[in-house]
Amino acid sequence: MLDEELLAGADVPGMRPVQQQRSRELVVRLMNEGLTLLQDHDFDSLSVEALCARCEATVGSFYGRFESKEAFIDTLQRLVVADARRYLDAIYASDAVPDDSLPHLLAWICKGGVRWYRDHEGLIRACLRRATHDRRTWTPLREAGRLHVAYALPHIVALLPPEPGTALEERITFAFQMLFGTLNNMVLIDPGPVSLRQPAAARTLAAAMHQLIVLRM
Amino acid sequence: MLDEELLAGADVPGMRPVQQQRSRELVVRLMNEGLTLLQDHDFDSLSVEALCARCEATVGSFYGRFESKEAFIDTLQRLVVADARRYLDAIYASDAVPDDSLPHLLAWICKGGVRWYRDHEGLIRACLRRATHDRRTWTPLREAGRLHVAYALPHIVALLPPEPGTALEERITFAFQMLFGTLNNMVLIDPGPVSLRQPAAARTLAAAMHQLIVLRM
DNA sequence: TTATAATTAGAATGATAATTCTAATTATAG
DNA sequence: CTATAATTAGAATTATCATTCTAATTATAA
Repeated sequence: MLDEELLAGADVPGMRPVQQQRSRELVVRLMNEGLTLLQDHDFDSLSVEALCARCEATVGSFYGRFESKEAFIDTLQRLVVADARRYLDAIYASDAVPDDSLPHLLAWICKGGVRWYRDHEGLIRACLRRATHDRRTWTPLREAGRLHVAYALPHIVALLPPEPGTALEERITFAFQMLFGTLNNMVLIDPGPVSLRQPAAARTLAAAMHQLIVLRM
Repeated sequence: MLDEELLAGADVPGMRPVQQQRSRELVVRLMNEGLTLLQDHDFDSLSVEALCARCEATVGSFYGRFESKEAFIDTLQRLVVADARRYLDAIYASDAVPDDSLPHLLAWICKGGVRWYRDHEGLIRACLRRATHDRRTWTPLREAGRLHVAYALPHIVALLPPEPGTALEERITFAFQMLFGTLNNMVLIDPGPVSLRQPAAARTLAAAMHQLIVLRM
């Protein structure tokens, strides 16, 4: 759920800055209703008219705020990433991060990851469908993934015997690439055998991460 | 590259069966030009008019054959899966499958997989964008993945010490889930560190598969 | 309080593309 | 060879939505 606090820090091109309280509320409403609609729609089929109707607003007010539907979507994506960043900042600053064993740490990471994916399934699917393969174009998914790895990696490294060179870091980064790849694929086509909504999902993924990171002797 | 042979075996709802040679040729042309266009477009932005222009055909002839654009896309997807099946049938029936060691076999599997993804990148991206999460809806990606696992699994099992129950099979199937997830994600958002076009891609994936399948003692 | 900027409303416009229609033209079975 | 079914052409039709416009209405700073 996005809130006005996030909006305050946001300066997104394509959105005219809000000045009045009623506008601030409208933007927050548009964002949250947008997220709801994305549970059944992708960005293309998300109609501005339908969105405004749900918010009891009109297309006029929509375009008074956003340069285009495109700009609205960009804003929404950026706010969700800001929300994720706020969450990661808070949780990694707390003492919630397990530091007693690698399996515990990985279980905790995967559990959090799976929960985030479950909570943002609609948006994630829409972003995946819209994403260009081109690495120069920004997408919230790359950014959120990058963030997540940046936070987690030092904690993982700290629980393992040091290795010369960057081999360990490379293995960890690639393990995350496989993790997010698998999660994204669950959201998009859910190929099985493991599904996002299965209780065992996080556990299975954590075990896989462990296999990928710790070298066999 | 799709050909008339594939078309012969196909009976797709939404496509009126071809009777004359010129029609057969047109359908093959539409399919292959469609595949070409998908390198830069997804299914939505693939316009029937543009497609027909490239094939030196007209929209009239297009709709004479296909009930709708939807039906055309379905047909295209089914033909590509038929093509993949034909390829897998042939290669697994030959003596090309390594049976001397698991690393060799996995390297061979991943190399083939990466090549298929490179050759079909446009179509795969388009399918991923279109796919519904709903498992009841058919998508070529689930089907092709399922096929691939069905062919590969017995060969992998044969190279490992037997285990009681289905644990080994489950590990293998899940390793494939991660493999295809990672590949799909490369096609969609290419998050790095490893990319589909890097020479090391297949090797890295094969190493990961090995880690996932063989249990640490 | 009042001038001014911000906001709202919702009908009107425009653009894009899928789809249909009808009259030729062409292939093929008997 | 010829009747009939298949195919082609491309203009015309629809449908869907994003976007714009203009006249109220409302908030806010001085």
